[in-house]
Amino acid sequence: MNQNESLITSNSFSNLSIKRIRELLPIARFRRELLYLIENHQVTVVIGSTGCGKSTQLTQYLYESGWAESGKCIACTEPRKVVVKSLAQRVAEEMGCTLGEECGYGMSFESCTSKTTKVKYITDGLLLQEMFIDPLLTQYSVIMLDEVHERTIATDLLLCLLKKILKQRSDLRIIVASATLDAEKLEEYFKVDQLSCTTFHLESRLFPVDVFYLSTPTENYLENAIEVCSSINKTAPADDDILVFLSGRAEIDECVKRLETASLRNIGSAPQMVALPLYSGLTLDEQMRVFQKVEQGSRKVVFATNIAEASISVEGITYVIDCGYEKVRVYNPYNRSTALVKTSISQASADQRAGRAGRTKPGKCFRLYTEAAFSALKAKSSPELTHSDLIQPLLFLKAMGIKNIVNLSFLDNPPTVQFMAALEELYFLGALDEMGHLTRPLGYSMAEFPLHPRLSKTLLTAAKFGCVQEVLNICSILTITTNLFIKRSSAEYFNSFYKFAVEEGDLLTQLNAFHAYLKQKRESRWCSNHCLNAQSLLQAEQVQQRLQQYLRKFGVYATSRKPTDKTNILKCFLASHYSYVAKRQRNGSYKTPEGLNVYIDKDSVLHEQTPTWIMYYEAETIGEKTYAKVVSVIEGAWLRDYYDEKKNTTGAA
DNA sequence: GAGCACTGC
Repeated sequence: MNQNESLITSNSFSNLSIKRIRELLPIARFRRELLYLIENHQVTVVIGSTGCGKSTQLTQYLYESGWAESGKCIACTEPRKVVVKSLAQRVAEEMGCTLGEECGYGMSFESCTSKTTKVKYITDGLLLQEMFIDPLLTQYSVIMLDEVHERTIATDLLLCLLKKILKQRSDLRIIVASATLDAEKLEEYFKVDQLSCTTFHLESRLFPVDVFYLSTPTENYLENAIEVCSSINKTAPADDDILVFLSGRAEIDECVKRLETASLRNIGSAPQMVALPLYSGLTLDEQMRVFQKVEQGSRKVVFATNIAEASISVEGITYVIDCGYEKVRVYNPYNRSTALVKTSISQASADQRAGRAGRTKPGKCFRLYTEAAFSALKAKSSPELTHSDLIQPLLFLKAMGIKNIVNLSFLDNPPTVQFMAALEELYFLGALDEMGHLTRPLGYSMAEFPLHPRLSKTLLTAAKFGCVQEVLNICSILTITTNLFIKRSSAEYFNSFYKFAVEEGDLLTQLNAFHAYLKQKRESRWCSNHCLNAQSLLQAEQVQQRLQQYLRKFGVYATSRKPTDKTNILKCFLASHYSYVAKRQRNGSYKTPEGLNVYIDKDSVLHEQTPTWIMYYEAETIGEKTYAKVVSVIEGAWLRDYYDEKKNTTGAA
């Protein structure tokens, strides 16, 4: 895995000094001008594509010209951890310091900073979290938001809150760095609030990429993809690798198979093609295969999802083939379900994909759609905030003292119905009162937990039910995954699954597996033998330790009654998942209070059971049907008890 | 009664 600008490694320029390499970057010529603009404007928008040096150089320019004096620090945010770490390593090297001294980084579970740190790379999410301790972010003199075009929820929230902070801190400078984004929109966003803002365009140092389109639309782009691969293979030198963007796992597996067949037929006449899949569902080791060298005279063909668009950059790609589609997770606020929807990509995204071909020399991009179809694509992808569950972002904003959320200005405002759904649920959870004000201490504590508010509420009520340790463990699991088991063959899966299965359902089954893992002291062979995902289990354990620290901070101690009553654990979850219940219908489906029909997910221990009432953690729509995941059996009587209690407490108000 | 984009606190 490699990051954009760490592409310039000291190895490839070993005969040049670091100082000289820095001077050769396109951004170097504009050093004085950029510093002048930043000095004289509160916000500077810097537009420049991958490789222009903005992420590694701007921070150093600021440091060298004294912005980190008087105890302040220069921050640069990134949406992903790998990038935070590799940038910090690179810059520490350029600055000639040990990582963690003058240049350091911060991310969850792994921070590397000290009192002397002046340049700090940090995940956008962690910078938000720092606002609980220091709401005005006073330790920073300059904050650079990088990769703003990706429009992650955290970056959008930072834009929103930094605008407020700037009004109180005239000494603070913001740099908004983006590859593609209309600068006018950003300038307007800040200028509406009377903040001084300017834009600077940087040239890129990428190589040109020729783009080709289909002359007529295709019925089956998988077929086209294989054809294009074969025709490239006939003419191009064997070490020109191919990267194919597809929408998902099924398409990728299909193409890998087809290319292997096609390549076998080719023997003797053209280079052997080695098909490699790349998507996040693969284990880390499987993903790493795309970085291995293939045999001399063979050609690498990587079939990838969006993961190759920003997260993982495969080096040595000369040809990109782009199907024009991606899968997006879309939240439905009307019934609180999510769906994975296959949609056309944006023009910005198509260009980003094409750019993957021009990293080391001129490249070519074959788009498996017509030029007219490209023109019809929307210019930008829709920001994450506009199609996501807003419960957590909204609670965070409330905790930051934003009273009237609806009047808040985002770069793109989410639909009102999403706000209403989130407000309603936060009220139900007790994080907000009737007036929509944050409750204290409950609402504030819930916000501070690095968990979905539904889980933080469950955890904060667990003491009442005498099951803190169990709920803590379940929340840790759910933060990482909805299923700790790996599906190899279904026989193996179910064999292992049923060793841990309990009749109460998936929450307690997953908990059983986690407890067994903790007893085994992280034995990875044991995990594998039991079809358990070792990676997820380890991450869940880390989360558990972190959550434990938060609990201590709030004075909740992880004690449990012994033996713990399973019923209490489920009742504790029910108290915060009241809208996530469903009753069995005659046709075998289940109906939620909101009228949504759900079916029990195939991965569930309850898949072939028929309890009258179920509670679930999330609902996922696939095609025409919606499936309840992480399902537990509950009793109708619990719901009545719960409803009566709720009526007594809120009815008095 | 089916199929699983990608991050992050």
